[in-house]
Amino acid sequence: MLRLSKLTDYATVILSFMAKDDAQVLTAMEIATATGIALPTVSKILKLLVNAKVLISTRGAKGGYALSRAAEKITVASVISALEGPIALTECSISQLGCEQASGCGIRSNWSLINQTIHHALESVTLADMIKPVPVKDVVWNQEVMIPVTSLYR
Amino acid sequence: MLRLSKLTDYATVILSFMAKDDAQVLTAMEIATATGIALPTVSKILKLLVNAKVLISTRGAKGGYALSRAAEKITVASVISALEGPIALTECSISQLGCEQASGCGIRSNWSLINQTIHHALESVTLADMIKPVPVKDVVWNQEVMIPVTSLYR
DNA sequence: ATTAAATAGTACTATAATGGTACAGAATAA
DNA sequence: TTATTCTGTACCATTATAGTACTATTTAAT
Repeated sequence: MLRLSKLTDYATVILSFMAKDDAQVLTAMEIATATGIALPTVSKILKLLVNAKVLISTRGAKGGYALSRAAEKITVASVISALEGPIALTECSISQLGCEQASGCGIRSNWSLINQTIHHALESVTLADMIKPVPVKDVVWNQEVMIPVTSLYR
Repeated sequence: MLRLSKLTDYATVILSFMAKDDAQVLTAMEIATATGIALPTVSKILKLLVNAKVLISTRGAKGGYALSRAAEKITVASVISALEGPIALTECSISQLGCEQASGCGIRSNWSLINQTIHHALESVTLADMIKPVPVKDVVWNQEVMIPVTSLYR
């Protein structure tokens, strides 16, 4: 099912809660109770998001976590890669070492094409998009939005 | 890493071998030796591809497997869903039962949007594309290819 | 200074998923 | 009838995931 890990799913829930909340700084505890996710799990996720520079942390009393930048500038791609590492569908998209068929494969480069396409799709969606109500039958639905595929290969 | 299972990876290797081969019908044994994948594993994959109507099987002596249609008509999406079930990044994209936050979530529909985008990307690549040498600096690279996003919502 | 409130880091464990294997059954051609 | 080849089910070992626990470190407030 082309799965995303549960933690990544949680991360989006946490981040959208943080983006919607007025408070600038939230503690792991506050986030845990608000989202219903167990505290240790929340901490784990927050830490990863800090490492990926999606969040900024402040230690000590009155400390907590805050978005490192505007929700419009946090892409879904960055969240996913923070939790799961580089976005790639197949092993050989990351490193082709250990692939017996390496040179004779020929599929490899095509996979990387697909990868880039998907990566682009994920880059184009931000946290701000996630929290805004979906324009199900409004804007997007009846509008011809075009994506330049060339932009994938900058 | 937004991972695709190893079996799915094998499936693409198997299918591209079959598409490239001249023989109309290949036995599981032949495919196994040609690709270097263990026979039982190959059988398992072939069976799933038959169920998904990507391949056609013939039983008995002189039996074997063959593509059910031209390589141009076999999409990567169909291969992935054959091996991994419906293409969806999050659980709730498949069924929202068991999601505590269900109605209050608001993220759900946005995920489904992303899902559809990715699904579309995978629909647009066929087995024929996979086996043809990548036009790295030729066609695609310098061409403005546009994808109508509306087509995602038919 | 001392204490309380937080995050940071490491390590561990149980559960689930995946990959791979084995075996008995069914269909077909020779 | 026999050899060949797919079909289906069930099983096991390995790995990955999710979740937990514990200790160290940093900072604000008293």
